[in-house]
Amino acid sequence: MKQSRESVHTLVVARLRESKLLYTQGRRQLVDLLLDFARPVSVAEMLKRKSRLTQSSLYRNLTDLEAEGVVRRVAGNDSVVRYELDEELIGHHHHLVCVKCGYVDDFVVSDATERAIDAALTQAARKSKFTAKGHRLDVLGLCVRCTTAR
Amino acid sequence: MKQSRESVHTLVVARLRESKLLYTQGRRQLVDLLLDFARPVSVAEMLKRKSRLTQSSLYRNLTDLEAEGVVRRVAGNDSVVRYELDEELIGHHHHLVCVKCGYVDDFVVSDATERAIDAALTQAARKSKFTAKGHRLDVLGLCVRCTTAR
DNA sequence: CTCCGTGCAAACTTTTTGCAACGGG
DNA sequence: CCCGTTGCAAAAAGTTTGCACGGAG
Repeated sequence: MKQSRESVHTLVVARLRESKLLYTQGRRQLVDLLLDFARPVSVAEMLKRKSRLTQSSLYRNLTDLEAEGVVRRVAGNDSVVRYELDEELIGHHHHLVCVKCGYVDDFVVSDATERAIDAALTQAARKSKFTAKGHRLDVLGLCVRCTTAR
Repeated sequence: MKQSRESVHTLVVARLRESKLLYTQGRRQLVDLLLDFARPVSVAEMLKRKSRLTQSSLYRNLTDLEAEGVVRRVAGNDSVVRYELDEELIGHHHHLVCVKCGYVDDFVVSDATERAIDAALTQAARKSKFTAKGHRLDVLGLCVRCTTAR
């Protein structure tokens, strides 16, 4: 479910406390940064906009926060790693992935569609002896800029 | 639609001819390799099993063949890049992605489900001014080995 | 005060590129 | 033969790590 900025921080504090991780200035600003972008962002983009954390600390924090389920990796179509806040913080959603420039944005589908997808996938996973944890449903295509720019 | 090994090569030849790319021994063996694996494989895996092409040529060929629509990149949950043959060669399908070890395997869903997904996604893309080219529906979970190995 | 977190620089890993030799048509 | 392709080695890009200092509780 989607949360307000305040409650996101509160939830993050709670999760970090469980693993005796500190909610430092750097980590708080990283969460704020992801809230501001409101779409999956690459490490390069974060570094460009941030001063608070150095590159190495940023990588370390992304790794740590991912392990705590605060942030998660988003699969694009290129080899650029992007991150977003966990779905429990910003709500379940899907991605529009530009195959030309790599830009990724969010979108949601109806509950009915979600249920149909879930049913189909759970069954498919069972056949393959996979333990399904969730799914990923993305649209691949061209973003507005790449569509326009021929 | 799924093709026989022979017709895959024939189709590849046709595609390469259009762009004056040669179907060299190395490229042919690369296609054979992907057919053999029958699942998305990483560059490292290809290098381990192949002698025909050096690392740099392998990268160059993957890039070139991707541009020709012969191979395509598969998004895992880690930062490892994996490749598979284009869907016109091996048929439309989806992926089971192990979030623990990165292993990726294929699966298919019913036509009815496919149609429902397509309809929902096309509509969503339109709202965001995205030009939808296709979709990606994957199951994230644990593969058999990782499920067993606790 | 005690640790965890951070900055800095170096080490690694992965991917890309320049150039001369090679091979396909 | 001609031009795209390959190998080798070096360079570039992206990510991780060791260590000493700084900051949170």
